[in-house]
Amino acid sequence: MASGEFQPLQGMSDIYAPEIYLWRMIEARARDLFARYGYEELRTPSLEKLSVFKRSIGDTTDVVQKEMYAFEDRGGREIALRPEGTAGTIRHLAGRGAEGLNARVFYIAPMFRCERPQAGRKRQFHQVGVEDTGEPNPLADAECIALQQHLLEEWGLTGSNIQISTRGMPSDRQAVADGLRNALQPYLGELCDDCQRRINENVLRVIDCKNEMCQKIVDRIPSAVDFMSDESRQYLETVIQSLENMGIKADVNPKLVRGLDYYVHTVWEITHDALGAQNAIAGGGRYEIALGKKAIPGVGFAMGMERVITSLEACGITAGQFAPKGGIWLVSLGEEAVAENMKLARELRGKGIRCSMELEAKSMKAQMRKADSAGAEKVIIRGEDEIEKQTLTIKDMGQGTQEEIQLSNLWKILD
RNA sequence: GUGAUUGUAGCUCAGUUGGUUAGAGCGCCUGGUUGUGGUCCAGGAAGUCGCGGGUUCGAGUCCCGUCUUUCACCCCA
Repeated sequence: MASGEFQPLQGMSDIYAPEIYLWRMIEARARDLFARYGYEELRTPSLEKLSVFKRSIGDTTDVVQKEMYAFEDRGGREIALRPEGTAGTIRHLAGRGAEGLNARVFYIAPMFRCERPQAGRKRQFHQVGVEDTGEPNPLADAECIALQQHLLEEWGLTGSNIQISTRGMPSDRQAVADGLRNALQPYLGELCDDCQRRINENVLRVIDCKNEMCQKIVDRIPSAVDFMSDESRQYLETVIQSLENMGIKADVNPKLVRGLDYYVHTVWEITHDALGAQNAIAGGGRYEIALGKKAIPGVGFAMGMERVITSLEACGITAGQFAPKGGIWLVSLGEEAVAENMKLARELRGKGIRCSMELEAKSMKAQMRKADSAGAEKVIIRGEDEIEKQTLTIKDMGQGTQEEIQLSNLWKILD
């Protein structure tokens, strides 16, 4: 392991071969699928004004209060590294006026949260996410979940689980909070210490408390959804119907809580057993974000790429499967052959062929070993004989056979 | 931020109650006679023992601090 000077910051890591091949597969397939769903790529800056996050994610959320890399720049401006992708995306779309109210964008980008690292949690992590704005129809929520499900399929990920619920409309919030508090009142003394505090600060957190006793109590009282308006419940029902219609399985879980302030109506989460305590590979939901006068409605999701990778590995999908293979290795015997092969390599590469060679005139054995470990399909050998006769010896590494051909015939043979 | 945990060659790890020049496997490099890979054989290179203090005649082994790893809490993807 790299140490001292060579070590990246805590919770951050260098991503390199062979693992990088898995990343590239994930990105390539995501881009391809998003194009099929009519999403355009958006790249926003990693740094934003602090207010962008405070206003959208919520001033009092843990993400903003405890986890952000927020600081003053040299001009005394309050800025922060983005902890998630939605805020910046909406900041961008809001600036595009009417156009931003009818957009489908996706991003693949690093995010930053200054937390203690653990399984599936880094300080710099990466998300692939989408936002579909301006569409108030609950069917958009269902389509968004469908897209996400489709993406997991494209990646070859199995064993994941969708859980869906609703956060209701802003006008429901008070009724839900009051309803839950009243329902919990008779059990007050039995709740854990944390929940004693949560019941006043953030009742919803009592719902997903991991304490066994708290869970027993929560199971006895009505769910948050039961306190919502008919309209909110109908909205969720429509989304669920649509998912069923498309053949997508989703478990309704009224205990699901999403902490960011901007969520309204549908919220969901995709979990995978391979992950440990941080078992969500993706989260999503409908939101309303007001940075200016007008609130922008939208629906979107974000998937944690590191967690996707962990899950993929648990499915037996490895980076090695996506390593570049094949191509040609040029073996040169003697200085002159090296020079000739450098010219040839340039031509081959110009024709789109992957090829490599040793620049030092090492022994043939050494060069063949290199060719083999690089997984070359063919080896072209040139020594004094070949150069004099204007020929090449071309060897098929799979078959082990080789033949001598005229240099001028090379292109015919390669086609 | 709280509580645990880890750190020895590129990688995975040994290293006995503190005692000479710190080891193995894999990988890497070079060979096994004229220009041929995967197997085999031989040889070789490679380590600030995370870092900084301290205890000791002597520290990879003990103590303190620090950084990092992993795990959980909190929260999230």
